[in-house]
Amino acid sequence: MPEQHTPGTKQRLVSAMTDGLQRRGLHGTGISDVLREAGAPKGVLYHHFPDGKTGLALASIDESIAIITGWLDLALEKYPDPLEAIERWVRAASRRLSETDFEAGCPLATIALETTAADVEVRTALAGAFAQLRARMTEALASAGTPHAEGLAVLIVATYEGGLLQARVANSVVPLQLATDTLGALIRAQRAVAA
Amino acid sequence: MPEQHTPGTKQRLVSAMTDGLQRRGLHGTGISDVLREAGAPKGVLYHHFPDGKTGLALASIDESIAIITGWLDLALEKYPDPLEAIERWVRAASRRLSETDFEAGCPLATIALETTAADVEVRTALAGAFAQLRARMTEALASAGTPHAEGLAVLIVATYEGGLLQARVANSVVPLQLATDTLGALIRAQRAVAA
DNA sequence: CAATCTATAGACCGGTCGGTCTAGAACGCA
DNA sequence: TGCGTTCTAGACCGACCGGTCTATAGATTG
Repeated sequence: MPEQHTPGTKQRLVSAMTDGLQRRGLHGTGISDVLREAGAPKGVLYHHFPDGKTGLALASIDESIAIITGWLDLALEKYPDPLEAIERWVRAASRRLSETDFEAGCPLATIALETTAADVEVRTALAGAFAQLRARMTEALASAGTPHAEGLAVLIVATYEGGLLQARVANSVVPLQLATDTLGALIRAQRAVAA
Repeated sequence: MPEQHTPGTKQRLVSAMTDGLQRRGLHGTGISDVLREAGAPKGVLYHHFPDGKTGLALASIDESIAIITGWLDLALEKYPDPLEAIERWVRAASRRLSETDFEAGCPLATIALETTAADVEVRTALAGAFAQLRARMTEALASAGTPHAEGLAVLIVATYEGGLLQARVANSVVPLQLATDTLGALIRAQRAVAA
């Protein structure tokens, strides 16, 4: 059975790459940066990831989407109202951003904007990631009886990413918070009417 | 009077840089790429932009924000309902994205995610750009009597950027369209209640 | 205790990066 | 016509990029 029990180094490489993706993006993050942060020599990278930087980036994307949806699932379990759960989930991201001096946004967003359709593998992974995130939200909203669940899911993800972006350049969580609060109010208002 | 009548080369450099920013981002766009696309030799760049790549990027950001707000202003003049004007403006961006094989999104978004707080000049320019865009929308919405105009402006810009991002990786305008339509419906519903 | 496989280690390579420098063409104005 | 300025042109540079290669340490198993 090839590769199974890898405790340290490989994971450290992935984490360092994710950190780089969040802060400077794929092209802005050099292999040597990652290696230095992970405290590992060159050879290790190409041992664990024969496809080099791309392979590492793909692993980082996979891990990121698992973590992000994991957090969302956790919130959805904890709060019966999916809208409240999602709001808590966004608020946690907002906290993470401000705690890192407005550097650590969404690792998927940056790489999404840096790649072209020619980067097939990366694009496919990202498309799957966002689709999965939206599907999870749609399901939660729909099962709570919210109408237009699919539209709301896309809108919420957009608000999340677009809000993070604005918060980042403004060096303030206010834009993200304001966008989320406004959207929440709109959805609740409509819910009240429908009831 | 220093530099006034520059018809060709300088503008071509800026346009080529903007194109690169949209497709591959700041770090993903090499100086030589820009030069090749603009059909200009090295020396020209450093003659017009002594600060090199950064100077060119700043000029590109300035031009981009002028174009983007220009289009918005045009739509706001044409359509009396600011909400409709903004929707048309988003739809135009959506068209541009699909016409370029889902490569040409917002040139400001990518660079926003690639830079850190340490890139003071770029960040300041971007912060100003987004603030200006929001201000213009807030003003239009408020003067039409829409409540929570400021919150809506942040939300709309977030939907725009987040929708573009999702559309890009999905190779389809559907996410952007769906997000915009859903948001439009929510705002109109609230408007109907308030009336 | 060899043999083997996995993982660590870093010297090394060609290519490209952003940036500098010198030379000359084109144009303005006396 | 001569002179200065603006702009074009591209050779050139050191630094760094992602990636390859060989050597070896550590663990596993006969």
